[in-house]
Order: sequence, then structure tokens, then C-alpha cells
Amino acid sequence: MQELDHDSRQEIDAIEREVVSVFVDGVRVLGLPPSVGEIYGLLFVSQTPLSLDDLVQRLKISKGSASQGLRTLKGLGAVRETNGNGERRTHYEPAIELKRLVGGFIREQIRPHVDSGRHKIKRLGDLAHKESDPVRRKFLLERTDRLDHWIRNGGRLLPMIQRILGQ
Amino acid sequence: MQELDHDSRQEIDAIEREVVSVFVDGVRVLGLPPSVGEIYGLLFVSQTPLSLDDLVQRLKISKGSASQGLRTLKGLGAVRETNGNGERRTHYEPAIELKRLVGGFIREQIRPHVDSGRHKIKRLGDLAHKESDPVRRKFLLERTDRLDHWIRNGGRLLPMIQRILGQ
DNA sequence: GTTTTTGTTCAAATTTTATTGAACAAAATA
DNA sequence: TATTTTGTTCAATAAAATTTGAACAAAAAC
Repeated sequence: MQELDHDSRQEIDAIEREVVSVFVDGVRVLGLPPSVGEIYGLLFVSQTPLSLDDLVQRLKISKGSASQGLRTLKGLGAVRETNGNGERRTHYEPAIELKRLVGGFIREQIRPHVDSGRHKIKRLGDLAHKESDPVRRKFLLERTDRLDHWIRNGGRLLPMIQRILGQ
Repeated sequence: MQELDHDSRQEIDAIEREVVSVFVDGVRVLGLPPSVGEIYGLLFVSQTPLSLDDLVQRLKISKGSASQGLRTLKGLGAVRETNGNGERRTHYEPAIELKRLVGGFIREQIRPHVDSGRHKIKRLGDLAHKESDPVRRKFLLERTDRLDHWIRNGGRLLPMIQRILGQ
């Protein structure tokens, strides 16, 4: 099987390094590991899809990191697999629609926390109801109620964000 | 100087532990250290303002952690200092207006990243313009332009979030 | 069926981040 | 002024998160 039109450099150039660095910073804000930013960044700046081995060689990261990082990105819907050209190995290209990226991030990284928070806050309300001192009980119910409002507002906000960033 | 109406327990009870745990989880999502969540959580569930030493004793954390955590929370506008009752030591109470909390978080934790991202992306555009291969240059300009749109959308989103969560 | 290629998993090593606690400074009290 | 109280700073330590790499599995090629 011959090499097709993918260039197989081992090193990345100045602008690629710069883009990678932007995404490393970007994903840090989102609480994702640097390797994920490196991988997505290099895909983002590449004109052709890259294989796992391309990522390992150009970013000088381990196969384990690359595999794990790609899994995270797949989970977020931030990369697509391509298998065109009768190639054997899977190649990856970035999803670059903001709507899709935001949707994936909310689904994978935000929703679960909001949901588990809702549960914990509900349990908190139950505890507050059991408080025997009436003054203390009133105070606790006020506070847990406020927490409940926060999480509800947060939950309502997410679809709005998706709508606004969906163009 | 006599003790006033602040209770000076050394231990926290079940509901206090539960509230603290909710906030530890909460701040983790925001990328803040657990101690910050513990401190804010205990203030949130307390009916009277607490001193640094109250926090140290009840949460069993070091004075250093408490001091550093309070500094972070002050920076976020998430705690207020009180010095009522002619007390000597400073006491703290939580800011519980969502608008204020979100505003502080955006100002301290989001804005700086958005701003430095803007700079990096601008520099990226400059690099892309210098690319000699016209096909490559076109591609790079498309991608950096897209990045620019992302960060602009993100920047526009922040005030909207503040407005929506401001009741 | 055997060998090679490709990719995953996970324990160990590394790196990063958070916490501790002792030294220090500042301010109140005596 | 000397002493005590209160709070901060930061180097050392502990804890948590990330990365590595070797062992393994699955699938293709031979």
C-alpha cells in the first residue's frame, strides 16, 4: 500500500506550534488535559486528516496519550474519523462548527455535574426539613432553596448558550 | 474582650458537611481548589459570620489554606468582611447573590483568558499572512478567521450570561 | 495459520497543583 | 515599649492529575 497525499513530516512548523499552543491554553480553561489541546490544535491546523501515528510523531507524545486524547475528543464530538482512500489506518479531522463543539462540551462535561448537583441539593433539602430547631430550619431551608434556584438557572442557561452560539 | 453570640464549636454537623461537599464539587467544575469550596460552603451554611480561626478549626485546614482561600474568595467578590460588634478579628460572610458571584467569576477567571486568547489569535493571523504558499495561506487565514469568530462569540456571550443570571 | 500492523489499556513514573506549617509582619493591647 | 493577637507569605511536602510505555488484543496481510 503506497503513501498517498498525506505529508509525513516529523516536525511541526512555527505556525502549527502557535496554533497548538492556543488550543493548549484553551482546553486548560475547560478543564481538559494539555494533550487534548495539542491533538485538537494540530488537527485544526492540518489540511489533511492525520493518523494516530502522525500525532505521536509530530507532537512527540506517547501512543497512550494520543489514543486517550482522541477518545476524549471523539466523546466530545470534536473529531471525526475518516477512512477514505482505501487507507488502512484511521485518520482524524477536527469538527470545526462551534455549535457542535459547545454541544459536546455541555453534554459531556457540564450536564453530568449539573445533574449530580441537582441530586445532592435535593438531598440537602431533605436534611434541612429534619432540623429540629425552627430558627435553624428556616435558615437552612432558605439557603437550600437558593441553591436550588442557582442550579435551575444554570440548567436553563445551557440551552440558551447553545442557541446563541449556534449562529 | 468577651465572646459574643458566635458559637465556637470545633466540629461541623451532618448538614454542614453535606453543604461543604456540594460546594467542593461545585468549585471543582470551576477549576478552583477544594479548600475554596470548603470555606465558601461553610460560610454559606452559617448563620453568623466566621473568622479565619473558626474556619481553620471547623474545617481542619491549615491557617495558610484558609488565608489563601479567603483571598481567592475576596477576589471573586464571593465573601464580605464584617467587623461589627467591636470585634477584633475580621469575620466573613458569603455573598449569595448569583449575579455578583457570576460577575466575579467572569471577571477573575474568564475575561483574562479570553483577552489573552484574543492576543494570541491576532498574532496567529499575522503569521498566517506571512505564509508563502498561497493555498496554505488561504487555508490558514480561513482557520484563524474562524478562531477569531469563536473568541468574539465567546466574548459577546459573557454579558448575556450575566444578564440572564442577574434575575 | 503465522506475522505484521494498528490501536487500547493500565500500572508506574512524572509533572502539576494544592496544602501545610513555620517564619515573619502588622496592628492591637497592656 | 514589650507582649500578644491576628493574618500573610512561601519553601517544603503531600496529593492529584497527566503522561508514558510495555503488555495485550484485534484485525489485516501474507
